Amino acid sequence: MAAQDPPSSVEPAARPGSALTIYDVARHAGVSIASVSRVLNGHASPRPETRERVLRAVDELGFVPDGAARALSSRLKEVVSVVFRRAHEGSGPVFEDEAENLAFIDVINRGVEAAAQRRGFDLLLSSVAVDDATPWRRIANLAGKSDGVLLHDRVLIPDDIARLADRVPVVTLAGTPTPASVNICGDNGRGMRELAEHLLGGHGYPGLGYLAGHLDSPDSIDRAEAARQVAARHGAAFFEGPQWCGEYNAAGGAGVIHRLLDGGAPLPRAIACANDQSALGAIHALRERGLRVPQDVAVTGFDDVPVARHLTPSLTTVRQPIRQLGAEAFELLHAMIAGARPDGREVVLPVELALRASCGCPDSGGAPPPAPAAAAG
Amino acid sequence: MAAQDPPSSVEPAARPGSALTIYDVARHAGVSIASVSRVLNGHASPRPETRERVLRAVDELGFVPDGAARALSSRLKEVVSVVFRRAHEGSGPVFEDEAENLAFIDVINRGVEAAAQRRGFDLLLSSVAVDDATPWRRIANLAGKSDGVLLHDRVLIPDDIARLADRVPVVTLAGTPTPASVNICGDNGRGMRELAEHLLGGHGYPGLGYLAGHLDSPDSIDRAEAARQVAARHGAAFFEGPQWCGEYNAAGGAGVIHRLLDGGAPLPRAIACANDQSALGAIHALRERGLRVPQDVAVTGFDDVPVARHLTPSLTTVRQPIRQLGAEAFELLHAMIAGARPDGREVVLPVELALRASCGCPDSGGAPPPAPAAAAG
DNA sequence: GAACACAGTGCAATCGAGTGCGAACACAGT
DNA sequence: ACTGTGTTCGCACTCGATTGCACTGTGTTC
Repeated sequence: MAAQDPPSSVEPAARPGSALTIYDVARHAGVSIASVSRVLNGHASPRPETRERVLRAVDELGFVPDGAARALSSRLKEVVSVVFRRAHEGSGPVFEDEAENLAFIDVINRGVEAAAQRRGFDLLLSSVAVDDATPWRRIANLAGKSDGVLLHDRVLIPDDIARLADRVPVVTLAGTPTPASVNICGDNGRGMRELAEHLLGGHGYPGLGYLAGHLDSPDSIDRAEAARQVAARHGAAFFEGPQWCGEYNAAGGAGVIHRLLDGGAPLPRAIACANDQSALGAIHALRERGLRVPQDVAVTGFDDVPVARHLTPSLTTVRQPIRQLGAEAFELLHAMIAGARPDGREVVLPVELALRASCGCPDSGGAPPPAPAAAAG
Repeated sequence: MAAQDPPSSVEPAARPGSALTIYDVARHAGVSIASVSRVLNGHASPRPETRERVLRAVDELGFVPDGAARALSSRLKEVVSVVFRRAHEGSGPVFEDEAENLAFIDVINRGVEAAAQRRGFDLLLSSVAVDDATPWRRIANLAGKSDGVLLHDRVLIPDDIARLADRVPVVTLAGTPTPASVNICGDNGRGMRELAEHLLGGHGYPGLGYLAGHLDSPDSIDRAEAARQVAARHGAAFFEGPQWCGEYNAAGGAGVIHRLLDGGAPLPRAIACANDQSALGAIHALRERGLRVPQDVAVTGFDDVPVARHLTPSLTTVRQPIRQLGAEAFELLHAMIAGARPDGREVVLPVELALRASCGCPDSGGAPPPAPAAAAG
């Protein structure tokens, strides 16, 4: 393990304002620092008049208590960290291709943030580069800055998760449960079973392809397994494999379609994608190659990110309670921070089908799409 | 100003592991805490053998230094906070409609995060509810937990920004420059001028509508102004106003179209939307009402979020260097934290047109879209 | 009027890591 | 053996806020 810390070394900054401490406030209000502290923390004891004086002093001086000192003293930072794995960052200042499973992770994070805020906690956000094999040091550093850690999928190997969980409460999001940490995820098996059932049983398509996410993603593995089973039960052809790996993003989804078509392979009548982003890319690529969705190939997503319903065609997908997933993860972590031992190893949230146009269903809500146009001004 | 802090009150948690301090490491390694500290911070002085012993002790014990103590002592937290305004949160545990300008803010944040990481900093993320008129206390609290603050648009009124900037370095993102803080944004005027020029001059459309974001958003105001000028120069009809407010999200963009059509008003031949999300919603709504894009109405976005190129039709938009915007904002803030006085009040990043299918241009890259379909397997 | 209860307040210790200064030590040169 | 030079290491103080305990002053009771 390298000993050097990140290349940070800034001077404290000769900013006069930030030199303000609770002592200044106390002097300005003519009370002791203890009283200031008690007023600021809403204790009952200071009487109204004292409280008034302190509050006025705080206001006049523009005092902001130092979080570090507070945390050190009260042994609570009111911060949880969230770590996710990001795609390759691009070299230099140009971030050309944003090949990223953006929406899903960010919506989860927003759910976490909202829940945290209700408890007075804040979110310390950090990412790990996709090619960083030893993120341990970074994450340990984060753990030191927070009261607990939320790990997205594929951030740490199970051994390291266990090591981390030994030092600080850990909850994993859509990952693998380990003996030391709790995992929280959507009901992948059920969601994909219902979706595949709809495609093969409902629409009666003869074949199904599974356009995977990362090959080692627990979510993707579970979904593939469910699709495979349903296909087998229906005696339908099932397409999967290494060349079906779309890496959870639009470019990857498009890449799979192009590779398959370039290889001259026949496409299945229906393709279930590992998430909405890759479905979007797949649809785009299919259209580029002159295939219509859903008339020639039906395509579905997974997650139901906010824009899914506004795509053309609107995307059939499995709705995961994404924000809730984040919120529940935080609540779990918060309970652990407060000293609770978690009940089980895994929390599974229910999912539901969102049937829209891309699988061949009529578009919900609006008028039938292919009507001739009205006049435009 | 209310004195009560957020409703947090968890016990320190009787977790044996986290009781580890630098003293334990020192004892275990048979050295003083000073040596441990010096080894951990990569100072030159400890000789190899001592360094070795310390490192082994750290490893065996699984020691993770406490961030709060470190921050207190070194007067540097290595944390910057980022604050953005979120849409209404929905009541209870159901987050039904994710009506949110999600991608833009989150991509900026990722740019900030990547830049911060290179400097050994982390991101403290927090949001402010759209209906929260007095976020001052929350943000002051955040400021206390970090070395500097990055403010997204519409988080704080200018007076409060000034008050905050007096205590801690502040940079605003796509907001308004104030005497006390620096603002960083894309070149809205130029981007929209070029786009409008392309629509009115290039395509020769007779009229242009501007589907706005928030009415008080500086970005949206600048873009509207630019579009208005170009329309005037071309003698083209220009459509805008309160009923054209799409609030930067898909549902809002769709709402505008439905409202206009329901009101029986004629639509302009081209609609420039304040951002990609609202363009997406507008396109969806137009199709629902039987209008084709771009044949009946041309629609454009702004930002060029990652999925814009994969939409159907692919979205003509103005490419902002979104991640770079975040990265530059961080670098600016970092310099201020290190004590630098900023040069100017505003940093403007260049933008460029991304011409795709939704404005009537041929789709770049792929085959011409309306080719008849090939066979499917 | 003395004894007591109790709320309000302040003193000083504490949290965990960083660091200036001087002690201790090693080694070379005389 | 003694001094001079250079390096390594540790004591003790520091950062800013919280909080247990002791103290003061006021109100109550017999």
